[in-house]
Amino acid sequence: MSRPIRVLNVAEKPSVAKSVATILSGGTNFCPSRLSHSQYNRIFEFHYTIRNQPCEMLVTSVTGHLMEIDFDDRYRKWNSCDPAILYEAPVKKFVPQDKLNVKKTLQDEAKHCQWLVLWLDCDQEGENIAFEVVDVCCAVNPRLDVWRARFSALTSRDVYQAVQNLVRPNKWLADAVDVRQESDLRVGASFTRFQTQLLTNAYLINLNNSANAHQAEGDRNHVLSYGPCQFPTLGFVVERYWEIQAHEPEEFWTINCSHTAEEGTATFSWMRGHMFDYSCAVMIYEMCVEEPTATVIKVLDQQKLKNPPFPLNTVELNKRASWYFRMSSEHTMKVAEDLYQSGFISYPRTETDSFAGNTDLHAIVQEQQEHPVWGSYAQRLLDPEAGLWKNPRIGTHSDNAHPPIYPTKFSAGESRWTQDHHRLYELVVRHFLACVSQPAIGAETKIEIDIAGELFSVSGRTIIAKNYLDVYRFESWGNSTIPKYTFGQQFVPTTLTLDSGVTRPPPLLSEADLINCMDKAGIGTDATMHDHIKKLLDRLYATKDANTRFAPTKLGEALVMGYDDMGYEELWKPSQRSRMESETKEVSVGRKSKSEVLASYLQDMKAYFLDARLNQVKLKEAMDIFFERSNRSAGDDHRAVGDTVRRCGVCNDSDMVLKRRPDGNFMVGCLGFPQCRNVVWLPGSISEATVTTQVCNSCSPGPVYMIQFKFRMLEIPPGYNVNHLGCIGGCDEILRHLTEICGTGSRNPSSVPVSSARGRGPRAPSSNAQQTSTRQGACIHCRQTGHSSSDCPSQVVQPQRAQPRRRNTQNENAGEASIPCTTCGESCVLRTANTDNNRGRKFYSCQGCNFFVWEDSMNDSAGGNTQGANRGRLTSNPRSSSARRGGRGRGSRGGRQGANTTGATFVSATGDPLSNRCFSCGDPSHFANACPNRGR
DNA sequence: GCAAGGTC
Repeated sequence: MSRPIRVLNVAEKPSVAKSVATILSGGTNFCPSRLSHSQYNRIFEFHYTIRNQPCEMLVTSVTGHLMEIDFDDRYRKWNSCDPAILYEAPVKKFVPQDKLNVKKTLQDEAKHCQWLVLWLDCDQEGENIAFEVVDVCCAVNPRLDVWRARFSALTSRDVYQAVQNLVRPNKWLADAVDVRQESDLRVGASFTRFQTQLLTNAYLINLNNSANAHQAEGDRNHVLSYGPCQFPTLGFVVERYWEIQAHEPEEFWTINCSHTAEEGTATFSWMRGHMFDYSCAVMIYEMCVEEPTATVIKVLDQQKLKNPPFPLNTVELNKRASWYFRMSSEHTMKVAEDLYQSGFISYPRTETDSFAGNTDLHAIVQEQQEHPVWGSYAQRLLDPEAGLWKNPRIGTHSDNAHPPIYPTKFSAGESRWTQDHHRLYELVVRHFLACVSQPAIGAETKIEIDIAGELFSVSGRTIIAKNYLDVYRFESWGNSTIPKYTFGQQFVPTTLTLDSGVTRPPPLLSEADLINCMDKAGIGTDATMHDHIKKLLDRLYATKDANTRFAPTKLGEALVMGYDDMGYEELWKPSQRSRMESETKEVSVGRKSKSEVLASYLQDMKAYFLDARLNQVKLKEAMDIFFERSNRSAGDDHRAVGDTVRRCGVCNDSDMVLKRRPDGNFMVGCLGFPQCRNVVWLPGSISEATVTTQVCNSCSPGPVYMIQFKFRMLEIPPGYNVNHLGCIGGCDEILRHLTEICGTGSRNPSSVPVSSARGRGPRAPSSNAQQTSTRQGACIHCRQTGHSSSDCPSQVVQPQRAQPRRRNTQNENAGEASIPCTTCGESCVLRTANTDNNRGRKFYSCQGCNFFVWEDSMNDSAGGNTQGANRGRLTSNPRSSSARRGGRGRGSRGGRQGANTTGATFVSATGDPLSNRCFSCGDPSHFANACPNRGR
């Protein structure tokens, strides 16, 4: 036996370190440990043998990522550079301040170890963290032998197997995360700075109408963030909202039939579903009414099972907490984290929805036997004679690191728990108990009948055994009894009605819907989805109503609309995120290198960025629809970003950039304005100026990029060239002379290039423009002489505030009147339908919810619900007295022979009896089924 | 003042 070696084991989180140490130290619940430099990460110590090598094991942990990525300091201030530069600016990975104690622990221990074993979670992120740990540890001990333990669950078997089969860490997996991190940072920071600087001060972003009442205008903390996850999430919300806006209600017709017998009532549905053609529906209906005898043509009895849910993972936990308790995902995760920290439930951030084969499921159930409410169910589960037990279903998701969420400790409720703690613990327990239960069993009967050739059906269900539904009170499976029918049986329906309804738009996305969309599109992870949703609310991009349904704010809609109008769905739909997913997958399996994927992705994203900036007018146009312009915008033009000329020598913090001022004159100013007021005023005779890539050889500190100038010939003395490649660093005599001769665009005529410009007092206010133009005798708008700026024919007119754009342009032709919505209180706007069936018909459509009502039905009923709007409901009661006596209600048949076999009464919902005439052509001499126009 | 991903 060789000498023991010291092994430093590092897990991703304290709980895993504890589990690994507990298992490897002998499986008892006690493993000696000591404190480290960081509060949460203890160090466990014990002896163990790895492949015949005696080891002194030290097991400790990090807390997630040890390092962060950010730009070099030079680029971190928002005004330090053109955001486009962020696609190439150097980035660095470093241990942030709040993790330095973890780093110190690792380094202190690593110095005295021979091996480093990495117990990070077995996914891409875990592998990336592993390399962060390696970097930190090898910096103080380069001789460390580095190993990776791979486990798929924290069970004894997996841990033993992992420690005896150590492998080397996989750089490809870690590289995949590097790609994601770097691209997210560059794209997020560049777009965020761009749209924030472009829009926040330019508009009065007043969102007082939103749930998050907030006056964003002038609020420097109001960042208009952009992120590769938050924008697609916002996109889902906006897209659904637009779908609702664009929905055009369409009236449809359906025939319903009911039959009441001694055992109850069966309500049959028309197997055609519904028809949009009124005439056709009436024709069929009339045929049914005339020969209403129903014949049973199918009786289908079958047993149906309703399966219990899959084991619970994070996405399901969030969806179900939202459905059952209307808890936000953010709050759900907070409460779940608290329950986890206090040991009541397992790790709540998991993708896994199946239990490892060796999980002791019975032991988990046993713990719950004492519970006053569901304890008896747990006892039944454990009783073999009850036959209630069934092994859980096997889901298709796994994060290879954590089990599904299950109760880890019994509790009948703790005194410090809030109502939501109780609810969530109950959900986790009941869900687990349901998972190990038999499915519910029901007997279903499906009946089909034939009336005059038309088919109708009804289903009834009797629950034979509730099984898991006994404990899983959140789900139901209704009993619906129907009378008994036999094949060939005939009966006359109790009612036979032709009912109308209108199509409804889909509802706004609920939180559960949104999580579903994100899950399907791969936006975010189980641990971050709730953060992205919360970010939409925090950034005032969306609001959430009491029913947990999300609507975009004006700001959220405008931003998405702006990018959409540019033709860039890629910037607000999930496609680019999906691309990133597949590209990082390629990196993780070694098919592509980190650098090639990053280069290609960032090249494309930079192209989007530059184009978006070029088309920024689209963003502004979208904002114009919803917001007033701020008069601060003009004064804010000094922030307009130009091309970098040199680093500012005064503040040493930001770039000096070439800019054209509103008066047409050029200057080179520091982006650190107003903190730094360094500026170089350029001659007023310049008509064009462009920064080149050529660097001045004489001026320092460099680089100082040279500028290609073009002067107005009539404004410079003879002998000077109109084209001049100049330098503002101080070496350019021509530029100095022209500045002295022609003056500058500044109020201070003494300002000349170079150091004399430094450290001047406050920069000229906006009245500069007027003064400059006065001096030159030209209008500040068009720079022509002969009129003053106030008389300028080309003066820019502030755009009028437009009405929010609605996508349902087909129905846009009304909107002149409105009534308050009885559902949500918003206003309902009067519109005119353009559909074939209802062209010209007016309806009120709510701007805030789905409420809809036909104007002409408003006096008929107090309703106006979107469902089954109450127009023209035709009823027929074949068993009515008039039916029995062969009459057709009021009035005579007008000579119609032989057709009136049923004598049904047709009454509209408005109470007007319909005349005895053809529904198709109006002729009283026949019914529609005998109409000569039939079939045309 | 910016992203998204870990985790406490």
